Amino acid sequence: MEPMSSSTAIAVIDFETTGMTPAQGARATEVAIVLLQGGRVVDRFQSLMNTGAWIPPFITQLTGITNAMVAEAPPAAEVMREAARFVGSAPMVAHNAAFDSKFWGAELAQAGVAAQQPFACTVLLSRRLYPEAPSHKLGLIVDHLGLPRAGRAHRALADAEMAAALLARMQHDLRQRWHVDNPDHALLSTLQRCARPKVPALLAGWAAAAARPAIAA
DNA sequence: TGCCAGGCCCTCTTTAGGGCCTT
Repeated sequence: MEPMSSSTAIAVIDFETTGMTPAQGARATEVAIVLLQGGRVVDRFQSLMNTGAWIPPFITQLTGITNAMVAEAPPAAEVMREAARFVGSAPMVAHNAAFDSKFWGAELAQAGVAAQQPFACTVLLSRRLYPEAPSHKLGLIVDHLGLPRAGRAHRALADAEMAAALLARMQHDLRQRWHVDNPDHALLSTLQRCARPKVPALLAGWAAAAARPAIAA
């Protein structure tokens, strides 16, 4: 597999849903995707979606998304097919990817589309890179790092924007603090699976490999 | 209108338990 450069677009996704897991019948109510390239947001996708599923009151209280809002939204299958086209082959990132990747797969399956994108998780990365942070909840780690809040929390686009800002900050810090020249998705995926005590050695090795001059053909 | 997941991580650990994170 050819290594991805840091300028390769990464799709940062966030779902609002009716519950915690598709395995229990929860469905998505809203999806937002932010394309991050070279540390900058280059495109955005956002839509409410109508799955026909009932939204419990406490979810409406949390997200502000009502049953009336999704009743007027486009069908979920239509939204997900458009979302899949928007993402293309870009690798994906989410804050607690275990959650969003399940809904990504489940809603795409409902739309008859296969989910093939690899996911990386900003929660796992945040725990590796900022172990001093008191919390790794999205809003709190954003505050801890001094990043701007983006709109109403628990709406998909605002959360995706904040997760993208967090990812961009991680890429920046990997360059500045850990001297990793190419903090691409491959490194992020490796880093999130690396035990915390081994992170400094991993990053040192990665930086050394990146600094090694390419062999001329 | 309901009714409680799952993967990861830390520690008072590994023959386990409990907290975190997402809606």
